[in-house]
Amino acid sequence: MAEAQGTILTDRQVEVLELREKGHTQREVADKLGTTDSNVSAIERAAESNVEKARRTLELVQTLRAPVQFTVSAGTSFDDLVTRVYAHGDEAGIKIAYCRPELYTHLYGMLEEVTNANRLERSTTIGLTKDGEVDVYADSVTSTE
Amino acid sequence: MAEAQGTILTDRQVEVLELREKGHTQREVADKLGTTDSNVSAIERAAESNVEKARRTLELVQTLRAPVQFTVSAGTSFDDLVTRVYAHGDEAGIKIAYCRPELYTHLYGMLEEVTNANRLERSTTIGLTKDGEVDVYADSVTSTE
DNA sequence: ATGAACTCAAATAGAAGTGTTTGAGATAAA
DNA sequence: TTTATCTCAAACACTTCTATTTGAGTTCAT
Repeated sequence: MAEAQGTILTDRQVEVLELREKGHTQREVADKLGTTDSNVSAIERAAESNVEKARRTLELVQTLRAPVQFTVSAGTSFDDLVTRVYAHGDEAGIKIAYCRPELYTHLYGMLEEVTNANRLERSTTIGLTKDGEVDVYADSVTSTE
Repeated sequence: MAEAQGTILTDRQVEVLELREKGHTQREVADKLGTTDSNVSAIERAAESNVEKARRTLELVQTLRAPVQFTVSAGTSFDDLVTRVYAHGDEAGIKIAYCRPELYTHLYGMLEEVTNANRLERSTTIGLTKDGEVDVYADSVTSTE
């Protein structure tokens, strides 16, 4: 079995996820583990909740570690976006960890879905960390919540 | 304050991380929160431990969800199947946990029912985990005529 | 050597999470 | 209809985690 130690999942939860991942039904897993399908359902739900919590935790920490945040409005071109990243970095004494073409690629990778003809279709929030990392915040990309 | 809800960090932990990120010493944070520096140290340690756990949790889940999957069509010979497992493993930087004859046996054990004259009677989906395990996905075996 | 910043371990009360049972219900296919 | 699959909620005993205190260390620059 995969190792649950060092994670927020319990052994039981990993056991269930593994078997479910292989395509077994909850009932089959329940039989294998000597319990009921509704119990397996509950364990699976707890596991998924834990995974979601882990995701949000890393998201939050990244935000906390981004001392500089700014938002660019819809319609901004990628060139302008890249320029503004450097400008905000300079202003805060942060050396951006990417040279210009790298940054262009990095941002495009994260913003592809909201980009059209080299312009942003949505206003977008950018975060800079002390060590020069550049993040796009999820709610800018996802919205719809 | 940033929102700790939905994460595995407590409000207290986020409070401490935020103030520390702004550059305050543990003593300063302690004064602000009305407690001791050693308590702040402990809270900070707990928070870091939680972040690490979150990181490992997502890592584990990614492993569970088999990072490499591919499908071979009906009529493929076992020899070709085995070759492709190694090829996909190489491509993804995964060292398959079986030497060739072992893998042959392993796959045959799982695919015996859909095999005839050393050829697959059905198209079959294979999953590779990071640690080199080779899985056959249930829906390939069970369903889809 | 003094002080500042930080770490570490043991102990404790209270809070939060765990797997489980039980029983009910939703949904869709046979 | 029945059956299979899965979900949901309340309750439970049990375990783990949390913040906190106390007291003792470490490291390091002055």
